[in-house]
Amino acid sequence: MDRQRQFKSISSPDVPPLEGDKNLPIYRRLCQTLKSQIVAGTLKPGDALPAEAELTRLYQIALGTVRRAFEALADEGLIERRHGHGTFVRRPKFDHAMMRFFLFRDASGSMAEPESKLISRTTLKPPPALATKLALPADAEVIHLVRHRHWENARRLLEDIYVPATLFANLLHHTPEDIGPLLYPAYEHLCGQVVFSIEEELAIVDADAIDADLLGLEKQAPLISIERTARNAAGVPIEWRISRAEARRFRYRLTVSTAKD
Amino acid sequence: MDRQRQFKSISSPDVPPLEGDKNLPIYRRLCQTLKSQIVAGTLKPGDALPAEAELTRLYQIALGTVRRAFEALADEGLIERRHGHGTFVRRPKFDHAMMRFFLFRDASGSMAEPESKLISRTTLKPPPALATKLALPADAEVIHLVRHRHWENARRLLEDIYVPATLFANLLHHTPEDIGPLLYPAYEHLCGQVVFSIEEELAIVDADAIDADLLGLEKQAPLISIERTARNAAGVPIEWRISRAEARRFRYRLTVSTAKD
DNA sequence: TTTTGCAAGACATCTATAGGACTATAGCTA
DNA sequence: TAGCTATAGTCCTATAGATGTCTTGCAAAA
Repeated sequence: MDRQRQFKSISSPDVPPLEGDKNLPIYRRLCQTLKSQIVAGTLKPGDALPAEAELTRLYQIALGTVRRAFEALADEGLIERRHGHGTFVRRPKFDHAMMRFFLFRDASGSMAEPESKLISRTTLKPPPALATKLALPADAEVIHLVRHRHWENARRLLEDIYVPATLFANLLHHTPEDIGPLLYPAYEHLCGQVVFSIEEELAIVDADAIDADLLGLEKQAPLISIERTARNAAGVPIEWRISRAEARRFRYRLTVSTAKD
Repeated sequence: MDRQRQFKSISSPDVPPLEGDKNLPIYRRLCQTLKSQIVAGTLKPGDALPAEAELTRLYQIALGTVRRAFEALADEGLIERRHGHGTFVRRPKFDHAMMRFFLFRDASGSMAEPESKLISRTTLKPPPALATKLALPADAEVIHLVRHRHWENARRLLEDIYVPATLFANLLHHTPEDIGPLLYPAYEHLCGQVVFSIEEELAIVDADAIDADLLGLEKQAPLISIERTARNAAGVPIEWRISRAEARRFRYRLTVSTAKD
């Protein structure tokens, strides 16, 4: 009876078999299996995962093993556990990621949402350096977005954003109003792409004539340049951007623990 | 027999009782107990913790409970587990923490160790802002170190470092040679203080006349200013410093995952 | 209609046990 | 001496089950 149920469950189309090498720990294989479903979009942000007890039945493994897998995924930030309620795919929120870098001197004290202006959307064949950064073949196309952000009644931040055209074609088929002021939610809603982690490189550079003019600075004023690669949960790059702003407004706070060395 | 051993073990002077509220989870209380010993220095970096099985005997708890506590401490970075070998107090290494921020354009490609010059050591009563940053009472004293770092044959980094005088008195009683080029190892060896995490705030500022001169820049050249608070494993601040260097040499790479939001 | 109480479902903690796998070492063998 | 083997110590994986705690929703009571 038990065996029959086991066989039926595992072979059911909704229950993918455990991924990975047979002699890998079971909890790792389960981990990998669930992660794949999240990356593939079978499990979307907000979706509930099967209950712990359910998974013990589906895969005929012990509760502790399921819990180890869940704990690992929760540590990674892919899922969220709610006591007494369930386990859910987490929606990463980077809403104000870029804003971490700057001081907002708002008279009222509270930070006003910076205004977002989409200047242009074009498709192009990426130069080799860019194709490398997005891990794309040389003949792939990318979409190039130019965006300006304003706050305190002035243009403060210039952004050039590049995404693979195949994944993000929908960005060209919607109005800027549909896209809205925040890109990452738009990536998810319009293109089904979820940004999970970002890597940034900061440097101080001299403003060129164009940027200086746009930002209302003298030429060669110091700018903070922020290059960002954004990746999905599988670690595949899905966006590369370079942002520039007045260096003297730059301020960044970070914590370094030895945990991650 | 078993009970007798239990009683003997727990009441033995080497085995501190579990800390924390009785109705807290046992694994948390064990976690806290071990952490206290690490912070207090009863367990020093490199020391082996009691084996898992040993702790199950000492506290009469299950193996899984001990392992949960160990896993939590390992996640925090306080301990290090070595399969088949044991579990050890971790020595945090920040050796080149400051160097993360800069590009080293060394002709040979490899990074040369920057030279470290201790310019002065003085004791002073901290101004209120500094006392606050170090969480010290107003009447406490601090030691002020001035240090310059050189690389590529030039003075590149200016540092003002402040530590509580009571904890760090030994810094005044040793020669700069004893202290050596790296401060954090000296903190540990000479003063028994272990830096576990740091918090930094970066900003671009104009060089004042003195700094510009020391760094060989024109006045008001952009500098990167890095303010750092260093804390021990208990989260108590044990050092505050402010470092300045030429902004155009600044370059910093960081990764942001959504895990910690 | 509103509030209270209860039960079901789900995650959290803890115990107990049984092997498996890795590391270091002591002692043996060639 | 060099290399192998056995062994003890330690951490790692997995199982099974008992009990606690939290959330939700529904039904009964006010």
